[in-house]
Amino acid sequence: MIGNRPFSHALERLKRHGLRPTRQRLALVKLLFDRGDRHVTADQLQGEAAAAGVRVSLATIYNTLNQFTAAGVLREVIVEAGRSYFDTNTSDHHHVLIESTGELFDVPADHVKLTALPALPPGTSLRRVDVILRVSRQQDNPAS
Amino acid sequence: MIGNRPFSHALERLKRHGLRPTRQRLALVKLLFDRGDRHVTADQLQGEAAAAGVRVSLATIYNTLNQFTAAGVLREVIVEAGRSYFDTNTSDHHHVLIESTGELFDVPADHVKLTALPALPPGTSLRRVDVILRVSRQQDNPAS
DNA sequence: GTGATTGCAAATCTTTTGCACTAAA
DNA sequence: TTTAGTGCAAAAGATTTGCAATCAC
Repeated sequence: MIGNRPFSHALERLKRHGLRPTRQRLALVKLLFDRGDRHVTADQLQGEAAAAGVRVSLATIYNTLNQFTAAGVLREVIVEAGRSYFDTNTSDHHHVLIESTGELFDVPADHVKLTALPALPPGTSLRRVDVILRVSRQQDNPAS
Repeated sequence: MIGNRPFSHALERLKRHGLRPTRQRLALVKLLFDRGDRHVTADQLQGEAAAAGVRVSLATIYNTLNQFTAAGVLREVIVEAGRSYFDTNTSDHHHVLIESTGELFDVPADHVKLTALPALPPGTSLRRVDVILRVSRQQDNPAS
């Protein structure tokens, strides 16, 4: 029952958000969501589309990623200076970043216990708490 | 006794890190460190330099910010997609980001209690834990 | 002097945008 | 048809780099 219905799955996901199921969007949705939780950059996603034989322009990739992020279907993760990651896991969770490679891993929310938070600036409300564990491969030289 | 020795302060800080005290670097160090903890972008810092009557090219601003970050005198804070902040506070602490304005505030390390952390990926060691509280001004409309 | 530092302009990289063309409803 | 979506190429921003001129030692 579960799995093996990639087409209807992708189609439903688009319709649910009022997006026309075009050839490009269907392909991107499949690439994004048929493989479990992932973190992709626009560039990576275009590479995967090309590898899958789907021609999609970078502009459309960006448009789609932004539309999905606005709709709450993707989540943008900002951990590196010049580049945005898009996370297919939109539930409450955190991240481990391997600094030398840029690899990102999810950390389930309940694996991090935040038992105290500071007072917020007056007139503001909390939207989200991001915890990022920056790690290096053990043999890495910080100065290299 | 404290304060009012901006020149020697800046000079010492440069010498300590083996950087020649050029006119530009002395001016930037003063702008950065004579005013308590701050978060600046390269662009902002150039604006301040200009306002102070010091002509420094953007390339030199970037070079200096990067040299200082490498030396551990500044810390790079990555919380927004296209832009890097440089933090004069290099001690263990976290941040509040007001999403609508890009304003950053320090959160002392002891105002956040992390009582549990996940297992790290095999072969990695923890470099730093960043906690970012993303807040909005209360009247902000998330969809606007 | 000699090597480090600077500034400019050009280059790079990621992301966005304008607009004519195409496809979905 | 009518409107949304796509792709291209150009534009926009932030940051880096090559190289000749300048400065610190």
